[in-house]
Amino acid sequence: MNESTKRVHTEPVPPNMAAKPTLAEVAARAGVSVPTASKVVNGRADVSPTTRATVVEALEELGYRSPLQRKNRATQSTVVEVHFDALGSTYSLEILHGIMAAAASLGAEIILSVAPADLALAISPERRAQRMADEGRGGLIAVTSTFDAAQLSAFRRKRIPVVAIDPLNPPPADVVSIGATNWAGGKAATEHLVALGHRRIAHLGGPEAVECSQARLHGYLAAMRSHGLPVTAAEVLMGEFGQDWGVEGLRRLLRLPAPPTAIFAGNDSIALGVLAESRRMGITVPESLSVVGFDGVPQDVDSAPALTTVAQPLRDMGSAALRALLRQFHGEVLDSRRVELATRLVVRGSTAAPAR
Amino acid sequence: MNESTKRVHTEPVPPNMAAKPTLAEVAARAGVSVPTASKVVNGRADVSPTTRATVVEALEELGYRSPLQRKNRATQSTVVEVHFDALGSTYSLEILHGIMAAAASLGAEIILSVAPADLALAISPERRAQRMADEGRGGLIAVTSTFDAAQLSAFRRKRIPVVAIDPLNPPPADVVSIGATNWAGGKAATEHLVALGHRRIAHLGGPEAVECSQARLHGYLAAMRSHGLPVTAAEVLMGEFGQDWGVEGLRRLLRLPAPPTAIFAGNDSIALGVLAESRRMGITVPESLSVVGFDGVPQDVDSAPALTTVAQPLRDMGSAALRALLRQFHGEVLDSRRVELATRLVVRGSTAAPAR
DNA sequence: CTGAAAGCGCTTACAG
DNA sequence: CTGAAAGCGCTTACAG
Repeated sequence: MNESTKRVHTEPVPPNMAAKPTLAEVAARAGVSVPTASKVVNGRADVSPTTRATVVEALEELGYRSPLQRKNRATQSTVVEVHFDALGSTYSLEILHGIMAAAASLGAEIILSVAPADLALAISPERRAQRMADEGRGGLIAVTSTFDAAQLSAFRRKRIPVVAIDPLNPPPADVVSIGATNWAGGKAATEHLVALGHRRIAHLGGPEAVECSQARLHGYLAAMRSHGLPVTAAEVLMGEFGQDWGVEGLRRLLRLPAPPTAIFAGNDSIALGVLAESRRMGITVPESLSVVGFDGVPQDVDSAPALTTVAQPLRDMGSAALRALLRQFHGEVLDSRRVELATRLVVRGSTAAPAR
Repeated sequence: MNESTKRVHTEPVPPNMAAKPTLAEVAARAGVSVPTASKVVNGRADVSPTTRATVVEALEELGYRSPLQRKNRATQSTVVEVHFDALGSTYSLEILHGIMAAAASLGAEIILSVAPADLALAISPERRAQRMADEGRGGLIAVTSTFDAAQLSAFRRKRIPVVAIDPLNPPPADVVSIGATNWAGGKAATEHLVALGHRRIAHLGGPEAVECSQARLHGYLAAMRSHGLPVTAAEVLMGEFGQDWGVEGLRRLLRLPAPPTAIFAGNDSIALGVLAESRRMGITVPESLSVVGFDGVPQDVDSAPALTTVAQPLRDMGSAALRALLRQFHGEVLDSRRVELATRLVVRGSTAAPAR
């Protein structure tokens, strides 16, 4: 009698889906003993594959969390990982700014990880997802990264929310992504040049394979077409997001029989490269050549002349990403899997009417 | 008999200082029961102040960690918090780069926090230190922040290592700080201008109260004195680390009866402001005016002309800070509480011999 | 490979 | 306010 009262708590426990499933509940559901379930949770070797699979299933169905995970989740502030492929540009810094601002007001903490995607995410997405689950992370924000299906499904299985900011390739339909209105922005930039009187407008784009490049290019093409302006193949050059490509592209465009009077660059770096090379070649901007960039990074203001650009709301994009992530983390349903924030044409000194 | 074997584990436990002190050991040392010690650890109200104090003392002497803390520390990768007062400049970004690079190779994770020091650290250093201890943080790197004694002692009590990068005020002797050879750098910049033939060299410094500003100023003064060059009060202007101050300072210097032929600026932002304002005023650099900056941020290369500067090894400073922090975390003894990495004069287009 | 038994380290309810 | 007792949720050692 004394013996049995002592063990009340080891008798089969009714499944309690409500708050926090215990190992005992998982074991009951899987039809194994608590020690066996414990071994599976702790990744011990001495469990048959069949048993392990059954237990893993029960674990996932009940959404089991170890006491450590439970307590971490209860005690710790939400920790969100933010992944950059590289942190070189002020573009990244602006996004990070937005994320940090939202984090401060929402009480989240930000773990920064910086590495080429193939090192950080691709090598073993399973293990990264597992680690994040173990440590109770609130989710992952990936900035301008390349995704593959294996990575994403690993996160999905561990129920770790993922939000992509300006992903390089279109993410699967069930990943939330935040971007800007690249197509509309490209169109607005081109319309601006057309309105100034330009007819021969070239596009010096970013990488052809990257989605936002394509959208900007097609915005440009749409504007040109709607005004009945011809675009030859030589006037559209796709390359890289960098100053060197701006330098190189400008040289190529100037070799054309009828060089353009205006250039819409795929981003600000390209545009700043065009500006620098123009200065070296003695081409005055905006008198002899108008230049429009894309992004709206801080150094646009310091260039000579200051750069007309299509500004992305980079900080807002960062903030929006964090908010979307935390909503998912708290189990809310999002209105939309894809959010595009509006771009805004900022006219500065690098554009003017073409010379007569 | 049965009863007593069942309770073997509740009998007084011999103190085991070695690995992981248990609550039972803490209770024994404090001369209270385990439940009472538990209440103190969990911050319950129903403990007398006297008892609480005794238990807290035992807790700290034994270095007690809750099971959560123990497991976090064992399981989680080391998480280091990095605090910036602001993340606006590429200066910060370069340091962050260095920290991230070291973190990647040492397997640490970086939690970024960005807030003015008075909000993030000053308001309740106790609570921040407590939170960091609870969550098993490896330590704190504070970048160009202001410290006060209360903040630091809170961290010390919780045994949380702190490393300061380029602290604005001299930290207490027992805080590790990483900086650059500001005095030697200021001297080298000035020597360079003297070697080019300049005699009237002005200094447009950063905030007078900030330590690195003072060191750069005194490096400048030392170089001037060693060459027997006079320095008038009007030729040394201390202000802010920003472009606006460069603009303002240049205007003031040009109003002097005998304006300087060269300016040593307290940092690159000031120097870039001088360059921008020179352009607007039609003063050609380096023909009519030589300019030297300090820091070595990436945009120095893009200015027109490219800026001669004293480069700080910002990335190395970041890496060194993280390594020093992790060494402390692992209980190693550091060679030195203050590390100064060498600066390097980088000569570009903004300096030349004075006009004849 | 599995699980009954014992144990661990802590917390909770409650009698005093 | 304190602590003996009971309990919790898990892990460990080990018999089968």
